[in-house]
Amino acid sequence: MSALILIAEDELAQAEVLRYNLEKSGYRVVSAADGEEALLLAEEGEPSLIILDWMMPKLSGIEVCRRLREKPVTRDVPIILLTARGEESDRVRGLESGADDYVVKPYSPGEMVARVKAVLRRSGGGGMDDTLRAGAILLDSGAHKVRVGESNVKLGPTEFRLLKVLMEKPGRVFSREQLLDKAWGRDIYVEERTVDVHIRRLRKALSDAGAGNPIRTVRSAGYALELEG
Amino acid sequence: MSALILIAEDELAQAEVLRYNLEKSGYRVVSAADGEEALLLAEEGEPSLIILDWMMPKLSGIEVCRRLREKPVTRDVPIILLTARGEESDRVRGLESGADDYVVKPYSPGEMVARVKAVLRRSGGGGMDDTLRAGAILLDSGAHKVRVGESNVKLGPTEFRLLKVLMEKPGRVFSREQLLDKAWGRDIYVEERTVDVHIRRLRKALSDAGAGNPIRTVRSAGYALELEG
DNA sequence: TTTCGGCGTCACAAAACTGTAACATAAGCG
DNA sequence: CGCTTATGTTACAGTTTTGTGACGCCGAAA
Repeated sequence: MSALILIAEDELAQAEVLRYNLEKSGYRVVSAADGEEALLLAEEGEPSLIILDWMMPKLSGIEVCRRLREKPVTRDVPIILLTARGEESDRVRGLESGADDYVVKPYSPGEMVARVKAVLRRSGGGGMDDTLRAGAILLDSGAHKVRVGESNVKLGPTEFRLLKVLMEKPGRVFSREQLLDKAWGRDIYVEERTVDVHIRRLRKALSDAGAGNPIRTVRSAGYALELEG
Repeated sequence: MSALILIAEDELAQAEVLRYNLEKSGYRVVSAADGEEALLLAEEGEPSLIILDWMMPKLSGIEVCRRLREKPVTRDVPIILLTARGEESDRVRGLESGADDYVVKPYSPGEMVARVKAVLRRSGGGGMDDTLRAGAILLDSGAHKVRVGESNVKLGPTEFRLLKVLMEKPGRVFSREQLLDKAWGRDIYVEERTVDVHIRRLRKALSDAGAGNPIRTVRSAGYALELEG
């Protein structure tokens, strides 16, 4: 969904403030309390960005930074170094050890979020991933593609939107009116029965692709995507 | 050979100090004395990085920054904003206007060189080897060349930018509007259908060169480069 | 100045998609 | 069961969207 950000900061209060502000801006956050944990989480979680405190137990931020740059897996992950010192020699040392940016405490949340955005934008989008899943069905909004297992499903625009609506709340029953509203548009006039026809086309396409019939009819109520598995 | 850096700074003394230090570090430097000249040189010289003073005659640094971000040619060039102000609101404004980094005067030459290095490194090695690949297609931004297997593909400037946009996010569907925005420019007016024609020309060129037809049409949505496997 | 390559627009052709009606089935319900 | 209502299916004709070739314009190069 959104970019994952690793915070490595030993002062819990600081870490929580950061987490709060970043999550408010729509990022996912994991945090580490010392250098070793940071290295571990960086390799396992594959974050889109790492915020590193300079002073940390076990491994200093700058040392973590250096090691992250050594491993191929983490080499390209942007790093923001975070420190209480303001000495220029430190700033230079930080940037030369491979950090992408350098923020001096105290900083405001607004500035940090702006820096995060700027760095992420540079590194290429920050991991947008708008793909929905329900059972064996994968719907990729960005690519406008639907897959069932290995095979692609060929859908018209309306069927695509319809399936997307259903997949956003799997299991929930949508009335024809609701479906028209969400998949066609608010102030457009079409017969309610038209929904039936598109449901039929959608069912056929999914069935042809190997998914069974994941769309349940609820008599006198509407349709729902069966949430299986 | 080495990266070209554009310095936009109206105070000549400052500009010369910068130039001296950057050239000592092996970069090539051109400088502009005001905002308009900066825009001009940025478009013509295609620098690898731009250092922009906030306060400049004719066009402010932040305005130049905004305009640079509008044109496809200069959109991806990293920008370091340079200013005497230290207010946080300014820093945020600078970063959000599309700058990649923000340096407050007075700064030391050492710090500036470190920042330049950091920004260049994350923008992909100073514009040396930013070559995109998708399937059998190779696009070399630096050389403005596209290859398919062994044969070169002959493309007009517009088709080149179009392909580049598509290759930056393979598989993703771009609407005609987005394509116009990214390959033509933000505030330019052309018919949306013009995109179709250029897609056609691009398809023909790629096809002639031996790539099949890697561009997928997504009805009522746009086009996408097929990420083949 | 002429030439030439590239670009944007148009008009028409070709596909793809859509909504609706009509008929066929299936599900409640006394 | 027979009747009523809701849903499944199919065919089709109209619309919308996209493909394509041609044309004129314009600026750069010759």
